[in-house]
Amino acid sequence: MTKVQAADLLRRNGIKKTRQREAVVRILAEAQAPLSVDSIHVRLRHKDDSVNLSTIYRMLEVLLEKGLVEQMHHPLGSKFTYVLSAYGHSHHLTCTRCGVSTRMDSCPVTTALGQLEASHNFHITGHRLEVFGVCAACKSK
Amino acid sequence: MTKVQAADLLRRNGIKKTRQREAVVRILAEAQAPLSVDSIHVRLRHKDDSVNLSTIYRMLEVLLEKGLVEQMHHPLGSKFTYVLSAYGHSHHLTCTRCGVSTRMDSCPVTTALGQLEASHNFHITGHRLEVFGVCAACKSK
DNA sequence: ATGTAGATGCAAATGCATTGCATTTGCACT
DNA sequence: AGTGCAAATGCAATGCATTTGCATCTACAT
Ligand SMILES: [Mn+2]
Ligand SMILES: [Mn+2]
Ligand SMILES: [Zn+2]
Ligand SMILES: [Zn+2]
Repeated sequence: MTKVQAADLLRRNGIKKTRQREAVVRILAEAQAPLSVDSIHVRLRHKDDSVNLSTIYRMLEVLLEKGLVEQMHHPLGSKFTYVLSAYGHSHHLTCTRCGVSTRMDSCPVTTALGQLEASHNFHITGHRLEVFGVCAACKSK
Repeated sequence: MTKVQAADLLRRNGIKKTRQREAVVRILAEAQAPLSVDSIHVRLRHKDDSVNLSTIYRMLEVLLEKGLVEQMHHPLGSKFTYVLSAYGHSHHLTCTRCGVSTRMDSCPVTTALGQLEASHNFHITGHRLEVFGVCAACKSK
């Protein structure tokens, strides 16, 4: 995602444009998996485009309210992680050996949940699914 | 679960039996939903069978290693919660209004994941699913 | 009954996330 | 372009959940 595209995303959603916010959005856009606040922080430093940790937290709070990111727990550790929801609702396969997450292309529960809804007299508004296992790379060791 | 049943569970799994451990196991057994460490602590105090917080944390670590409890994140807040896995693999519907969780009787993803496994060259060993929505009680308000 | 490995309680430490406050900055309006 | 002000930022302090070090106690094998 270019600087311009990032700036557009912000403006379209009525979020004031700053160097820090552009930078964070671009990191999220480049990522292929959910990122922790800390790893966003590290990636920014590495790019010499450093942003204070609090600022990142506050920025993600804003993106969350606007529905622009999805927040989830890291399946192993105990941090929150974030993905641009522009990428759409998604789930991940997480390797319990190496910790790497890869995105699944589809959601394996949507249909099943439809049925569930009726039987439980519960209005379903969302769900989270995480799948664990051993990735191809770790299997071959 | 009686004191004796709790003691049995511990002995069968080679876990040294103490007043504290019996008490924690019994609380988990009585619970109909995942409990946070803190809520276990509170319930124990209320029963005049108080156990130190660290002890509860350490005990759950042991139960986790032995596979006797499942650990998950509280779907809303940011604490871990625990359920006896004697109750079997399970998922919960969580109300985003009142926070109450109710157990689903079956797992809506097992079959779907079987197919997934082949297509991703990923050996699946487990999964977590949380479903959100509005419960019957909150709907009628 | 005794010895010992392991369990407990308490306090301090850690890790992640949030908040208060002084300063800076974006941006709407001249 | 210049000005004003609300909102954003950095930094330090704080909050809350969880973990750890250590002295003491206890279960249980012998
Ligand atoms: Mn889904
Ligand atoms: Mn399941
Ligand atoms: Zn792996
Ligand atoms: Zn409810």
